Amino acid sequence: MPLSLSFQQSDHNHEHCIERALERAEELCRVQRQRLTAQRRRVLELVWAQHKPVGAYAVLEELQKQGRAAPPTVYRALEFLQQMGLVHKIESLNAYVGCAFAGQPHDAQFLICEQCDELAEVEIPRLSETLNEGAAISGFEPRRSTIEVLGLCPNCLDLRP
Amino acid sequence: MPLSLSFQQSDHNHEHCIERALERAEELCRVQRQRLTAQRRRVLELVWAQHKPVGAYAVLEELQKQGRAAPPTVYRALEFLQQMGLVHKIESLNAYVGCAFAGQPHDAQFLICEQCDELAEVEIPRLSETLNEGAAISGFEPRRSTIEVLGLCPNCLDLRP
DNA sequence: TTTTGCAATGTTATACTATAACAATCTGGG
DNA sequence: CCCAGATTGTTATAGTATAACATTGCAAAA
Repeated sequence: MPLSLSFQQSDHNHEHCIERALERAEELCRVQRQRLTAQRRRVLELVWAQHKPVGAYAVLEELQKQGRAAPPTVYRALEFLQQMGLVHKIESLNAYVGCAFAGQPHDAQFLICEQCDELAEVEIPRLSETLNEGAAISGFEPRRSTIEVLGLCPNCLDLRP
Repeated sequence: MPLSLSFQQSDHNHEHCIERALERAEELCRVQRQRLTAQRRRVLELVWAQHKPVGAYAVLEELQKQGRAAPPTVYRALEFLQQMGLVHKIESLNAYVGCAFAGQPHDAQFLICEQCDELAEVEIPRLSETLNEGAAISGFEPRRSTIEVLGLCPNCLDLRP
């Protein structure tokens, strides 16, 4: 079960959501003999603070509230977390989000609301297959794909004029 | 017929390719009563110079070989060209490419070779439909999507060890 | 337990990408 | 011709990311 099932309801307990993400991260790093240091854990926590993409410099500002920190600190942590599959970069926003499917191999697919900035990581049925088959027609061998859909989320559609 | 049909063969006449893109641009701007000024035309030409994404500052350097130019000059031209649907931004590379389907409404889809940097704008059968239907399942209303696939192009696959 | 070597972090500087703000100039329609 | 809006010039600065090298921490080998 993914950590985030599409867009969240107002009754969504996000504290619990963050906790689960951190626990899962601990587990994954332990299994893969990688070190989820305090610094990395803190950055992951900050990225998970909202179901919205977070800029690296926003993370940095938070870190700086508890002591000194410089950009490389954040970018290194983010790089590690991306390599571990715990965080994704949203290319169209230059921002980062916690991965909803950590530990499960998958192609990242995002729905991003341009009204409220909320983001949902999804797995659209047959999308990866369609994409891979289509690429193969061109004789192309896909390795990594960026799929980011901008639009309006159900919550914002409901509130519309 | 698209200006670029998947990946190019070595016998591909790129001069001709650029010319067609410029002619099409002239036509589109004329019909839509927009001004394809010398500056904008030159930027479009530079973006089309290769079937690879080009950085804004690379374009700037070329412009500077023929007189002064500053970043806003390039970014304004690129913004205009994007709005006219003549150029796409490749989000995962912070770079720009000429649109292969100028004048035809479409969702942008790119195959990008990580070996040779060549890029093909494609229209993968049923991909947009699958994506839109999938988003609808989440109650999401898509407006614009970013689809960029990184991998190996047929040319580079042939040359592999 | 001490050593040791690599992993992680700190620190400073800088590269790269993009836009704000305002002045000057150009262009097409009245 | 004249004007209003569009385009371009110019300077400065915001925002994103990495290079390079010093220092510290940690865990396995001796």
